[in-house]
Amino acid sequence: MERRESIEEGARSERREIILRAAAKVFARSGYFNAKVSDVARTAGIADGTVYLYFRNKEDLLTSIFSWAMGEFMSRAKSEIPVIIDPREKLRRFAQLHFSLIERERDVAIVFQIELRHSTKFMEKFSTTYLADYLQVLREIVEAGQREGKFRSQLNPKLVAKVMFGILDGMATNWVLSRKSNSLVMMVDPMIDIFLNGVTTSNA
Amino acid sequence: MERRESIEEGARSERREIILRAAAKVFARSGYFNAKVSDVARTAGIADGTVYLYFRNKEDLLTSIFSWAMGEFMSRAKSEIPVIIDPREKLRRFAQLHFSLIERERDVAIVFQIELRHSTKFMEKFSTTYLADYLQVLREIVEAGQREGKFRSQLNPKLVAKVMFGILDGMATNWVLSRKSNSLVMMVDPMIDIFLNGVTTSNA
Amino acid sequence: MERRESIEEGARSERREIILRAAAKVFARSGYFNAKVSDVARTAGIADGTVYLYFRNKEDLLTSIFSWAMGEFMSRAKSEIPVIIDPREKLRRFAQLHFSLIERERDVAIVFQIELRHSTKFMEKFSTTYLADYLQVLREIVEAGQREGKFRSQLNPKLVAKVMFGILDGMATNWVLSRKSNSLVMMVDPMIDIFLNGVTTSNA
Amino acid sequence: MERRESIEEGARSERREIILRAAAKVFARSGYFNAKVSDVARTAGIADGTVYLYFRNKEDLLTSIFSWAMGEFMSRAKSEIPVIIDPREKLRRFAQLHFSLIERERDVAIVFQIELRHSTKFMEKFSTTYLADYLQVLREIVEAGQREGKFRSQLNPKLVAKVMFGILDGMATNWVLSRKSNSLVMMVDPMIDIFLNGVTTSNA
DNA sequence: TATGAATGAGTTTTCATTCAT
DNA sequence: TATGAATGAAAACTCATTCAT
Repeated sequence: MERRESIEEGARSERREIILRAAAKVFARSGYFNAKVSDVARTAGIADGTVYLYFRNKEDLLTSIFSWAMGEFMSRAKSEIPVIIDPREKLRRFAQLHFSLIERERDVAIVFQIELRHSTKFMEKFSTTYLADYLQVLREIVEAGQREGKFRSQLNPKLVAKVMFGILDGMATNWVLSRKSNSLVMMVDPMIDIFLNGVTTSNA
Repeated sequence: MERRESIEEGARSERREIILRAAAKVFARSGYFNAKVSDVARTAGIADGTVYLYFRNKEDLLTSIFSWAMGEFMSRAKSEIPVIIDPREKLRRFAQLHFSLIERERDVAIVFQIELRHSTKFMEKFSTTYLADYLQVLREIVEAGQREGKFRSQLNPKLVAKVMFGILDGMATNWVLSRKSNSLVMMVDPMIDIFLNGVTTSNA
Repeated sequence: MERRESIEEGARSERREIILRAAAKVFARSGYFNAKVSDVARTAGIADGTVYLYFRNKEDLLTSIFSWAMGEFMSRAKSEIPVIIDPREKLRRFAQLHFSLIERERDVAIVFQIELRHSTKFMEKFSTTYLADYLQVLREIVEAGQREGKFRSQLNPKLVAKVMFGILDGMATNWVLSRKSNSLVMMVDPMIDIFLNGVTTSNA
Repeated sequence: MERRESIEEGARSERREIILRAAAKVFARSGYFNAKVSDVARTAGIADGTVYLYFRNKEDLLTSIFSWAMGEFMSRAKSEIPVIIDPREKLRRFAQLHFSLIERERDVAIVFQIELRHSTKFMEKFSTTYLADYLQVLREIVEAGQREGKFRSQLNPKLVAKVMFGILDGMATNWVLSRKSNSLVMMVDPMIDIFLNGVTTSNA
């Protein structure tokens, strides 16, 4: 009985993900407000009503896409970053994880970078929960770097984290909006170079 | 006759701006898609139909807010930046102008940072027109700095411009979303410090 | 004073007719319900509000076009028909007058044949007033013909009048709707031939 | 499975017809442009939105009423007329079919005779498709009659067909507009008498 | 669980008409 | 008389959501 339930759970979870991917695709193409739930259903190959067996309503689809992607990213970050010792390499790896997720899941990325920003309500919630978590990881990297004497101690770690997020998020948005698919991951090294060393010449 | 016309033109332009500010306020509060045109009209103190004497439709309101703000910013940037000689100070001034506009026109800023991003169509147009113009200004600053030996010559100026925009735009978005109104302009100096000098210690 | 008034009356009446012709043109092109009063005003070369100095409202424009054209036709019919002696020629002349008016004023004819039919209310009023008048003229021709032994006495004159109107009106509608401008007046003679002599061969 | 589908198809088609009849009733009473879709829905006993599951839009309702009635008439005409031998009786039967349909479906007839005429666009399409079909049937009757020596050979069959249509259509319009319900079918014989024999006495 | 027909609330937009100038 | 900016009522249509099967 337990096994059977777990199988059913697996099937349920699988169909949930199918719907979620369909929603990401549809939202990415048409924009959240112009997208129709029936488009999502058709794309997922199910009936309209079935969507509501897995999600509360249309908005739940949107936020679930977000939680799903954010969860994926944060769990990878939290397992991979601590293994690395050099804080400069931690930053580089963090950026690589961020960009490679964006690049791999373009539909999700469009929703993430564009559609999710529509709602002040959502963004306010986001910035106090998920984003706080994201910034915390960065902040700890910076603080560790400062303790080790690798990063300038007079810098505000919180601010550095925000700047880093701003850069990554901004570049992701630009990549999503430009049709030419220059690899995003390839831009990590030059970007990290600026972030680590600044734009000025000698620093003497 | 000429004078009379100019007065009428002035009145027309004035009312247009009243409607635009009302739209910014309403869109900022409710989000573009949830906002009703009649809310905009009521906020502007006019009848619903009057909105359509000044704007083609609801979307025209949205994009007009954008053109208006962007025009204001770019004209200030293009008149003030060339006066400054040191490229590092040019960058600082650019950031100050960006942030002070955001701070002064919070409603417009919310529309700008959040609502306008909803439409892939719009964003694609934006990134090939206005944004290109914006990035061009930054790029020229960087190139000038490189010619003068102030900025590292091996950096890709286009990339540096994108990174700078990413930082400014990202910080603006964060400020807009956080209700606590820490001054945004006050963050210019520490941010520019990182951008100019990097986060690493000696750079030796 | 009297003369001056009469001149002003003339100017007033003239402008009324300009507006009426503009309305006929616009209604003919777009259909009454899709036509805008401001289109009529622009076509007449006046301001929107001015229309309302000459006509009660939009519907008044429509019915005035009708009265104008119908009045023109009926006055010609009533002055020309009595002069003719042979009732068969009276019928022919009647048809010629009807068709030549249609042909000369195509815009008015379109309104007359198509747009005016939209309103049951109007058509009911029409069929008990103007149409009754029109049918009366025909009926008197038929009755005269019967008295003179030219038309079969067993025919119901009222019915004959209706049939005649049906033919004229139907052919007018068809002409208006077919773009090829075969002359409508040219069809009078063959049509009258059928009406007078029937379609069957010998009548023996 | 096949049976079940056919039942569902039947239900669908049945509901379509209910809506169509409701639309005819409402359009007949208020006129197409003044009629509200919600009136049609209420008359049909369904929700407003349901109308749009069966018809593209309001205009689709109008033209569908037409196709429905015209199809009904033409199929009866094409099956019944060929059976009759005497061309004079063919004409009489054709007129009877036309008038009895009008009389039986008064709402549809009003839409047909009045409302459908509003749109030049529609009427132009009508006169080149359905009407052409209708006239063709009449024309063939006349040509057959001429070959058999029953109808005068010098008459233009196309013109005779148009005249016949003009009479039938005109009388139908008049009947629809006059509230007194003198039977329309009863007028067939005297009308056909005129059409066959003309109004003049001897034809000698 | 899955379906999809039915619902009906909700909003943009148009345009006839008014009225201060 | 003439103007034309402003009004605001009114309706077609969409689509998220429900629920009987």
